[in-house]
Amino acid sequence: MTIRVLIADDQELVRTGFQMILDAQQDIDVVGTVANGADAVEAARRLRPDVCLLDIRMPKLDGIEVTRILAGPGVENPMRVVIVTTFDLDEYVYGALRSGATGFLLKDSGPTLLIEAVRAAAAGDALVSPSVTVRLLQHLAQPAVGAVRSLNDPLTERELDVVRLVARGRTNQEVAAELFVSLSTVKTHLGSIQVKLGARNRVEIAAWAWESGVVS
Amino acid sequence: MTIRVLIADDQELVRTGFQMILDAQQDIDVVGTVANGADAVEAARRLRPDVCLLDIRMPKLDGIEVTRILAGPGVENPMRVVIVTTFDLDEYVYGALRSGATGFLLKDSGPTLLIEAVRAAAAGDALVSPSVTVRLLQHLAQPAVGAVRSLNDPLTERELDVVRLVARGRTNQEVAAELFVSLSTVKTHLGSIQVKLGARNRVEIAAWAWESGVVS
DNA sequence: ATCGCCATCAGCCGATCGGCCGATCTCTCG
DNA sequence: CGAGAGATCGGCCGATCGGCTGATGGCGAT
Repeated sequence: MTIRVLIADDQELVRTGFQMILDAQQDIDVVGTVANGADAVEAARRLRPDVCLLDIRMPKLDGIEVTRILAGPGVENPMRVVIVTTFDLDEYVYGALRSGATGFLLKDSGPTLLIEAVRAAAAGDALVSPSVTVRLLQHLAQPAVGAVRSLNDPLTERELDVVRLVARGRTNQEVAAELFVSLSTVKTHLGSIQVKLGARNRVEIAAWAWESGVVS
Repeated sequence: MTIRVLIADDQELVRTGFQMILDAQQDIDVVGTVANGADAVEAARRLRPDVCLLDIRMPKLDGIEVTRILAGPGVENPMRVVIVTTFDLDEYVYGALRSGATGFLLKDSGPTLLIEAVRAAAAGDALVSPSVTVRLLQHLAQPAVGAVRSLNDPLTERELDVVRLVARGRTNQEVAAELFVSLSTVKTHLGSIQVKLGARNRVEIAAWAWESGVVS
């Protein structure tokens, strides 16, 4: 049972390179190559490959749009999509994975990982480039405790109480009421928090709280 | 520059198997093998390998404990740790990654991924078994697209631009500047956003954005 | 071509926030 | 005991935000 693969990339060199790498595997068969997003959608629907390799940067439709169309939420018979890109910007990663991609590869990953990513996708699994994974894990892995301690001037327990409420959208009045203190106290705490975090306003405090996992 | 690896596993067959696979690579050198967690800690400190391959199930100290000791938060000179296990239970994964592991492999992953995981770890990256990754991504993937559409009155593209900037702590002035519109326009958008989301202030907008994955 | 949606802009005003000064009380640590 | 840190409170004031009302132009659908 060979894995049928569609390659979509606007650079000819990349297309042929990938094709040579993949066709050299006995269990993988490249059934089509296209150079833009619109063709990718059409070819994917016609050829029904097991795995689609999509570049992010493509004319007409970018890889993320194509992913949404072929594998996004609400699509019946979603296809397996592996995103391949030169850029590892975070928004690409999240956008791709949220759109339904089951793989995310940087072009500098080497042929081995390309092959493994295709096999994983065909099996319904997902392989993500190690250099990207390490950042994904940081978001997921070491919440709260680490973030609070990593400040050169850590927040006190009471300040954390304030942070958590602010991050959920409470006004100073509401925070005061919920913590049974006066408005002044809340403002004092907020002042210290801003200094410690280097935040310019309460929304930056909230953003820090969400990013660091202090709230979730 | 060869990658120096320490293998810790209580099963002799696994140890020798891994050793054969890794030693066959020119760039990888197995510098030690141990059969329990306590020895792993000792050997890691003495040999200072570039990468430690740790089984989860080991006598004395399990792999996660060892990871915490060698690479956990607050450890200076943390080591690179790849967890290897037969079981892919979620608690193991989260426990391992939270403890500082930079890789998570199932024993059925095949030699290729083992080698790539070691190389990735040595480079400071992280490789996670595809079958595990796919579940990690499901935690990450769902929201966003869904969240925006699940509103009975969805946000427009422009409103999303505003949301994203607000969620990162920008003031209205700054949002206006970054989007090349006037302050009035930003305020108008914010008004509509608040109505649509049922938010009472900008921090609740930000909280929604973080929760739903519109920003991350 | 008229209607509705979207994006754009303006001004006004009260509420909230952010920055600044100050203060008292408690607790811990040396 | 004295020093320092943390939590508590008050007042003042300018900046920002939130709510309102209203207006213009583009663009697609009926």
